Amino acid sequence: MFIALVSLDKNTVQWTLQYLSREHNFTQLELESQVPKERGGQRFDTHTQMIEYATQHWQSNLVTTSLHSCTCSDVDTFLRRPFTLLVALESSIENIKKSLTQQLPPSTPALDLAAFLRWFDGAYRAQRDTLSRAQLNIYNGHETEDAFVDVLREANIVDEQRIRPSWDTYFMELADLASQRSNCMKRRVGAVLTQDKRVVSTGYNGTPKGLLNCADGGCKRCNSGVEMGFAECLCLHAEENALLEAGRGRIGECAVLYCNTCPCLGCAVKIVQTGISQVVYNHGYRVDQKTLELFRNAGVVLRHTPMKRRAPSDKSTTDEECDDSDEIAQNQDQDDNSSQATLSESDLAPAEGGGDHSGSGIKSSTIKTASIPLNSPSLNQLATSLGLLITHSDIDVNDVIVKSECLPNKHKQQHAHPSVCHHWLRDSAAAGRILPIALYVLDDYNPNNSEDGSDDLPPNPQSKNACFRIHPLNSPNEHLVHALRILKQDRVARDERWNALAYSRAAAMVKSFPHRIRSKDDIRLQLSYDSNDTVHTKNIGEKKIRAKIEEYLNYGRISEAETIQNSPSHKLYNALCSIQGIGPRRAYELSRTGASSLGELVERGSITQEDVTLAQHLELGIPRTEVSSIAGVVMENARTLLPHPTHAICGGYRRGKSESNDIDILITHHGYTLQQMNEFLANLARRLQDMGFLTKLMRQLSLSDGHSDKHDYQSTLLGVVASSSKYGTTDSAQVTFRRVDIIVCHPHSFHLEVLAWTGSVMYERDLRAFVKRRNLKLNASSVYNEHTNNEVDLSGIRSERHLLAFLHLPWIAPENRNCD
DNA sequence: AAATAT
DNA sequence: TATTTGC
DNA sequence: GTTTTGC
DNA sequence: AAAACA
Repeated sequence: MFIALVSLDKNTVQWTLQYLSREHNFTQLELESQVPKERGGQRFDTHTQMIEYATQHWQSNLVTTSLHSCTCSDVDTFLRRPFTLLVALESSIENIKKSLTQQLPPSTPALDLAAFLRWFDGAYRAQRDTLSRAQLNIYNGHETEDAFVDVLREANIVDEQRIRPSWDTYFMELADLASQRSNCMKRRVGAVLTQDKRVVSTGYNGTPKGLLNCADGGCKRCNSGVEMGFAECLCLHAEENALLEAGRGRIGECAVLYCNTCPCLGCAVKIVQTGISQVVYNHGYRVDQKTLELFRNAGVVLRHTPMKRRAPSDKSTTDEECDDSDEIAQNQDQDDNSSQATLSESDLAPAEGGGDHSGSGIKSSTIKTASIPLNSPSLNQLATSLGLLITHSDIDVNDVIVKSECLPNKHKQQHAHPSVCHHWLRDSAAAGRILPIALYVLDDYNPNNSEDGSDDLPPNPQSKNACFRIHPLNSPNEHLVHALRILKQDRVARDERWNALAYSRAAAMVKSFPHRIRSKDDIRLQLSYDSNDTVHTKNIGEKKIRAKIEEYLNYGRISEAETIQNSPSHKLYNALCSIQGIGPRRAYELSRTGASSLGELVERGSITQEDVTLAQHLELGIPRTEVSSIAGVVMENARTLLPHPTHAICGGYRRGKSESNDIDILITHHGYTLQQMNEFLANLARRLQDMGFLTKLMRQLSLSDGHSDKHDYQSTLLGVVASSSKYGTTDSAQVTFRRVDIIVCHPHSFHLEVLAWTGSVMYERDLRAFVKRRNLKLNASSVYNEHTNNEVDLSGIRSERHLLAFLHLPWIAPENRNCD
């Protein structure tokens, strides 16, 4: 690339030149007449010669300062070339004056203000034209070179995007341009519909053809100051216009709709219906979450692309909020490349909530995320290679942890709290990359009133760990997930534990995909918003599971899974596994004894009919209403033994399943010891058994015989209850046996227990794997430091959400923890 | 981790 | 000592 | 090529 | 079976 620097401040120019040559290996090209000979670099007699030279060597990094004094046509010649960038270095008046003073020979008398102003006026007038055409403005308000170099790094001058925009940026700018034609009084919105990287149609919002334009009073709703509903609005949305303009016939398989504002729900349903496969937006809108959910269910990919290039008019605003009125959720709108050195919260938080003080959700906490290049070898290595170490005054390093898949093991102990350079974070956040690594900084977290589901952290869709991803109940890739699970079961049966784990992980990864996977590229899309990035999905290896998935994409099935599923021994195996007391090992052996059915095994005496019948009962799903009514019976009895207990129904019920496999009830009580809770559980068990509700205890509850003061009680009760829609009648035909787990715990560990008993397995597993990186061991009832063996005091934890924040984990709503 | 089966 | 069980 | 993969 | 590590 060929950069021309224009500025009134010679010092700033000099610092920039040194920075470019030092950190980006730039060569300086200058006119013979203008620059003192002792400086390095190439010399030319005319601009034309210089540009010719640059054209031949356009792939190297070249810079010149000799454009400031040239004519308009010279600047035009320069800008016409596709590898050039005009950078205006603005500077404080103070700096400019200092530069000028330093240039004057020592003998000259001190520069008075009037003389300086005269000089400034002339110099500014001469450069105004050129300055105004700059594609990038960088402002130097600093006195020292070091401080300004920080600004330069943040500005990321060498960003190729500025010279040649990516497809996303290209179409998004077209959408922005379309929005300029908007005639709606409420908001400018533009959309561009593309197919195979070609524009199919464009649209902007406003009243329909033939009606008075909204801006001329055509729409009462938009023009009146009073709040009126959408129903009275006559304006067509930009997305609708783009779709109408294209017509259904021209919307094919891979159509992508670029919207400068995230579509509203009304548009979203139309987008789904027209078969558009991807929607890319720039600005957030108030219904982002709902739109996302809708698209997720419909298999439409929704991506966010913060604009890397800005329209010239926006360029100079730095720290000002792009206040787009109250309606826009302040999303990642701040992507201004030429801003101050201060790291504002919005810079670090590409998703909603984060650091803004919008009043909803968490007030006193800031959770910041930032990204690191996908291919970064390791955090410290990269930081070191850039010579950037690494703290930022706004961030207390001890509060920063980097959830790094990339940190090698040996670094774990040395750098339990690695910190990162803020330039790097800023650049990545500004580039809107999707993140292999997220950084969360937690100030005082106040979880009060945060149980309302207003999520603060963006999940990380491509994290290796399930506890950072979203796993909704229903995946658009349910068939693929199912096939992978069959393979997993098979590996479990063969006692290939780790292979089974690998399939579980792959299935969870697929399950977390927000869109239907149709091709190999769809798997990549999940990884990176920049389609040039060919990074593969975590947990899906190159060799085996990827091949299986590709087979599925090509033929709609995985032959091995099909074979397994159809084999009679597998069916028997599955049936055996569902019997209480028979696990994978024994089930595998029994299924290979030549028996063809459970009945046959009963006849042989290998299993009892009783067990089989019970298994059949327990296999039936339990509707939510029945789960809560059974929990109601349990709690009703609990209250007679324990005044005002605290309880939670966990398991699949809490994860939102419409039918649960069992009922998990967690009970605690403030001020009670664990021992007291355990005694209570024993009493509760007895009571429930006596009344005939609890018909079978699957784990024996040992009761204290008085003389032993050891822990003779257990905290968990696994049992079977007889449930019927009209409980209490003697009509046994209506009774279905249900599995119920009752767990009691110490009040301090209640939220940890809730977390543990809510699952899913994969979520728990990765949760523990993650906290282990910080030498924390986590189980259902306690957290302790592996090295010091000190238990972490959880008595101050006020909610599950608070606990997750405390563990530096993002809040994933229980409904999105369905990883298995 | 803890109970249960071998 | 091996297996099963829970999330 | 070896080790780790949840408690 | 996959990823991290040696």
